[in-house]
Amino acid sequence: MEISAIVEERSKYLNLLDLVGEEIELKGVVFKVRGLSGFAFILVNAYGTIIQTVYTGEIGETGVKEGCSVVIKGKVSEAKLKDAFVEPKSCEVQINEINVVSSPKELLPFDITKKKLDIGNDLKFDLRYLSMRHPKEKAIFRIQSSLVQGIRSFLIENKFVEIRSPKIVAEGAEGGANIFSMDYFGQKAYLTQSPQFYKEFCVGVFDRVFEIAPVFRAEKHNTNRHINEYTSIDFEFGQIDSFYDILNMEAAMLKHAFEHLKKDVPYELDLLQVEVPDIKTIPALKFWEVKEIIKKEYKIDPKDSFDLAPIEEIKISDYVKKKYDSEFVFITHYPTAKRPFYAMDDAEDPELTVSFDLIFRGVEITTGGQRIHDFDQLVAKMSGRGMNPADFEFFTNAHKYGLPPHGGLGLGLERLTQRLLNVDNIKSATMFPRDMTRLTP
RNA sequence: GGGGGAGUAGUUAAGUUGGUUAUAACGUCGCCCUGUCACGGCGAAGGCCGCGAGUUCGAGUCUCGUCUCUCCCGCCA
Repeated sequence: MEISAIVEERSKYLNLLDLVGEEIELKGVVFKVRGLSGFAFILVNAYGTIIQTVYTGEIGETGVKEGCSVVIKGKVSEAKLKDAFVEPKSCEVQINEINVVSSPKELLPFDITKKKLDIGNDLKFDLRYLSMRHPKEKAIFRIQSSLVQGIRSFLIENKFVEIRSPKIVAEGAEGGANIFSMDYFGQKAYLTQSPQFYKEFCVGVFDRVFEIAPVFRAEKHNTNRHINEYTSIDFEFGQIDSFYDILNMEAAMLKHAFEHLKKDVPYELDLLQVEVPDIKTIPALKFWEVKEIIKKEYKIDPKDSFDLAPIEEIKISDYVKKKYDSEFVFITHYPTAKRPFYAMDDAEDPELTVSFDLIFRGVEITTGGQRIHDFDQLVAKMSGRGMNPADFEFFTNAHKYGLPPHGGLGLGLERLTQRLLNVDNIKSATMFPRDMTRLTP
């Protein structure tokens, strides 16, 4: 066979619906065997879905059991199936021949064929590569993949260039104690907290850039919305007229991604009963306005006057849902005290920055804003904070030699997935989560 | 960094004021069932009750220590 022919052969993806009445060969893994008298239903994981096949004869004699890889020859026939995990439901395969090509030494320690995967988180993550075989677990990551694809295609269509910045760095973008340090051939190095500096460098090159990559936070947190390594969806673009350009870009990106999801993974969305938000406009409220609303409407006295507590994020989400019928809300003009040095101050009030968070269903999923592009302004702000600009020369040089007015954001992929799918813990929206105690698998 | 909850068959859980043989469901194994779809029916196997010490005639149960998990708060995406 010619190489090109092999490539074509391997890339063929079977669509059963088009093959009713035809003889086919099916390669897959046995998901579930339901034996009856004289015949059996064998559900087979193949072509990214679970297909029902019917074996006539004594199934015990074939050696077929759950977890076996099998090659089936049979005829596609019409059927009316009700199994939630089986797709398509309108046809099945009548087996003429079944051969076992690989068979597991032991059965799984838990049942992945039940409607609910009924195991604790510890076991779920210890044997993540097995627990993910459950159709509902699998659906989470099928959807996440599609979500990333939707976001990436939007950005590419809008002329953003995908970049790859280093994850081993000499300085953190955000400073503080929440950075992992490591020895780098005798030098002190860190795992990146954010690709911020690199995005800004590249704005000076490509004007519009994005990156979808891991970032690391050494915070010793133990909550349902924190992990120590997560995927940051970052974009940054230049020639902005105002920081509202950034909000609009994100809203358009999410709208595009959600529409992509609905087309791409309807079965998975249905299986997990996901309500995909219909984004029209996302309301934007100023930070101090939000504080006022929460105080007035919900009688909660703010503890921290420069940031929103999680309870306040939940309450403002609730307010916006009722008043504007939106599951998202932008909160803008955060106090300068709570934002990093590269954040642009508000021209009308230097106590505030032209920055924002995006809250989705009660959880902060994005932080972004306009950045300082002027060298003198940047150096002055750094000095004002007791930082030594000389330590950040590798960064400030980009500004010295000129950058356009620009801004961007970082979006937590796992948090977006968690809120979209209404999953209780962020770890459940992470394939191989890293928390304070987990380093494997 | 602070606070709560929990560790009992392969898995998920129940287990009363300490008391004789530690329950159930699912899974597994055996037998039965020709259209299941969370298939069904009958039967069986399966336990150092997280680990270590203590109190007691007697501990899954009470006490202390220890390890692990889980949730909440702070911080953040």
